[in-house]
Amino acid sequence: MKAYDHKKIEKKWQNIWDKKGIYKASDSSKKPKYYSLIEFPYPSGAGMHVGHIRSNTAMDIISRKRRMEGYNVLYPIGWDAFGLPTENYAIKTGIHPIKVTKDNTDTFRRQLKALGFSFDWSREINTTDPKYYKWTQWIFLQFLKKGLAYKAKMNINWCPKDKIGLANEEVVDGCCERCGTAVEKREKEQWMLAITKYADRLDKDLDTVDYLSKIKIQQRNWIGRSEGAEIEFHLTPSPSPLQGEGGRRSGEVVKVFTTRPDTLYGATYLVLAPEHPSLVKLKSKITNWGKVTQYILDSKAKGGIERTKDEKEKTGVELEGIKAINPATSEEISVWVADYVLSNYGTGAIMAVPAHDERDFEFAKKYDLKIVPVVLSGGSVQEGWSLDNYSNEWNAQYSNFGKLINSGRFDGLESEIAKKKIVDFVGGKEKVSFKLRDWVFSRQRYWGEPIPVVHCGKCGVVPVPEKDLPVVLPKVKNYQPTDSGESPLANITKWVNVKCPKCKGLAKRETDTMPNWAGSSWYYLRYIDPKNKKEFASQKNLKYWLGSPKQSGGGTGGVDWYNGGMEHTTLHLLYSRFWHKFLYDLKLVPTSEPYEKRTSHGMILASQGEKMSKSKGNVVNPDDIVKTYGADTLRLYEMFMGPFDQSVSWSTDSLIGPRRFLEKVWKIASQLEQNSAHLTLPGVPGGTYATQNFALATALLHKTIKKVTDDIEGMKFNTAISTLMIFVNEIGKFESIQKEDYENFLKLLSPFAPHITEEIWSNLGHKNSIHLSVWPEYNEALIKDKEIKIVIQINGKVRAEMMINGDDGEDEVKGQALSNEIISKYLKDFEVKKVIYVKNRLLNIVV
RNA sequence: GCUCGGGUGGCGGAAUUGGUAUACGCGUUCGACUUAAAAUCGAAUCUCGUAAGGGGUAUGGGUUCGACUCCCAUCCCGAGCACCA
Repeated sequence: MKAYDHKKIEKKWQNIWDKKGIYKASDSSKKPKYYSLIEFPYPSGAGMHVGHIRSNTAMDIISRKRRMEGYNVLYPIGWDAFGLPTENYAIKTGIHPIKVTKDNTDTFRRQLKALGFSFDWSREINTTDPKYYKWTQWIFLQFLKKGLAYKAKMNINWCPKDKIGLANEEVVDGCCERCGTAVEKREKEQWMLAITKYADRLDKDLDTVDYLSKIKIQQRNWIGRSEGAEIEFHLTPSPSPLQGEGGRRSGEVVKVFTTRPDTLYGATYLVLAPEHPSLVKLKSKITNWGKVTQYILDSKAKGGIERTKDEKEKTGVELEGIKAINPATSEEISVWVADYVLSNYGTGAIMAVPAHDERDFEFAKKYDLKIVPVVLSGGSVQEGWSLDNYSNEWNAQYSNFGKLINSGRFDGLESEIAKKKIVDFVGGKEKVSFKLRDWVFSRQRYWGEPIPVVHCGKCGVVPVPEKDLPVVLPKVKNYQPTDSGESPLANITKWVNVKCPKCKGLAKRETDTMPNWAGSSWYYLRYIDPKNKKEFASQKNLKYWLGSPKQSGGGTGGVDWYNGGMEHTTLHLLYSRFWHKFLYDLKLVPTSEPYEKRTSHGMILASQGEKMSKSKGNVVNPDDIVKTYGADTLRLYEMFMGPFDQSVSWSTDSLIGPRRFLEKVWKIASQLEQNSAHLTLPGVPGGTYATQNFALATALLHKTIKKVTDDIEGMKFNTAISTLMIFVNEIGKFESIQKEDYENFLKLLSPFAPHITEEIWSNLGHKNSIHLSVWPEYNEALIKDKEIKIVIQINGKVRAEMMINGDDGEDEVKGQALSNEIISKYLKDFEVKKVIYVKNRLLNIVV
């Protein structure tokens, strides 16, 4: 018997698959299409992480199964290669990012091929290829044309170490996501993308897609849609000159956004954010302006980091000389500036209802402000007041929704109903607010797509004509961003100075580049038609691969199944949905959503449960594992190690289990080759015993088919593999199996371990690849057991087991149980009160 | 603080979704083969108990004939968000 030599087998088949192109997707096929997608990797210098293999293998299994089920499968691969690490490496070493990227992608490609993924390599893409980013720039120009790309002077998050502006989404705990340096505020002109224009649809359309619920929830929280109302509060100088209603007003109006207009009668003061524009306008009327400006300066200096610190006590200053009028009660209330109110959410001003908002409550407590409860969630008013006014219990009593009190004509109404009525009463406007902010799209960096516009003294911002795309990154000597905050491109005068496309006068190129999220926002579309020179992808191919909503049976259409990391939920996943919707509105893509189904994998941690990192020296190199155990073993192990969506710790010791399993599979197959129709393992000479066991093996096979088929769909790869292991263990006991049954077993194993199964398949005399064979179906009749073991319990405790026939009715089983020797012994001294029978499972006798 | 996960042998984990808790794998122990070792094969492996039997899925309570699973409270771990009005 030949030994199982993974090195030889894996190399051999990888070459044959490559040569025959069996994983190439066809753009014109009569088969139904299936588009499965993984997040294309960032080719880091460290080479592939074992975590990549987990996600890639999962989708490889799905893709291989779909092919065997008769689909025309697209499972593509490419490189998301723009970005900071490569640029930082270039700064350090002086090696050009193009060269670094080429070296890194070469490593990744070799590693991916060594694992036998069924990618269609003919569609490989690279975001740093001018032929690719031509279309990234083109899409940007469409945003510009529609007014969704705009330049704004704004306070941006500035990382003093990386010298780069960061999107809100890239700031973690007030620090730069990449280097951990505390982020500063800095005013800068930035290109922005108006993702907030799509906020409502990005939220609502989550209902139409099949995403894991935790992914939907995270996106929803990020978009942060809340329904409420905008209500105007008139300000008045105080004391008010008694000139009637109109005379009381100072003319200044503050708009407030609230999600709880029903609590308006409880609004006992008003708070403005330190950045609120009304403050400056009111300067002359505020009698303690010195104190107020000091407070504003202090809170601005603190920046976003300290202001959002958890433990921080709330602070604020009353605007003396100013009062506001509560439009519901017409009472004068005080006005404060406090940094617990944020300028960039809602209107930058709130009506404070201390009885029903914890933050307002805390603030009111500190500055001794009036607290008026206006909603009663349960119990009576007396009960509520009997609690300590200044305890949290008191607050909780009144925080919920319920019937209104102390609210004039609205007393007794349910808060939900009162909302609208009170808004109408004070002439407010129903409004929806979002947490989501526009996307800062500029980077003052070299290694990104140049933003394709020209600045002309006469014509202003002029887009580069589409025929002149791509605007190619010029060669520079120094990749370091300039201290002024400009991109290194600003130093290349030859490149910067151009003729204005409109007036032909002197003009300058934009030197900012795009963030690395740009290229990844649409890459799944390029796979569909990667070599197209006229469009980012042809309409014909887009229609075929994304399908129309109707075509895919009620779903949204789009990529059929996309797996990726949870960490990309609020950045990449949301951004690409935004781009896709924009392209949909331009009628350039056929579906309103890019991905029909999205799942996520858990992280692979080092053995101690910590993250794998170079600095900790606990990184596992896949090359070593492939060398000693083989790609099939590694694939199998990564799928077996734990539930797919949860994080798991790496254990090199445990790799031996899957390897032993494959050895057993190999051994059985080697014996099978000697006999054309069936296998008899040593020790049993055949005859009737063997024949009987053939039937046992067949029955087990069909159960295995069902379980493995179902488990793959549910991404329960770990239990699918354990089922396959059980099959092999049992076959060892039966000691005989028909060739056909073993072949079907191999098919079930083939998506997990494509090399060894292909080798055995070919040794068994098959000319065509196992990966192009037909996925086995199970026979319902064979799955049904003729004899079933059931458990007999007395008062819920297991006392005996017995065999019954599969078709036995309840009465038969009962009778059989009561006459059971052990049971009758137990029942001698007791009276049977009740008997519960769970079909084919157990019988519980209550005494 | 809020939201979402999770807590099961020495370890990774299973449990048909309310029906025999610990499948499968790792490790460990014993045995077979071997001059020996490795590999392989066989047996054992939650816990107390000689046994009959008892206890046991983070903790305390509840619902149920029956709870890892459902409900209430508490503790711990992980992820995300965070003064979002």
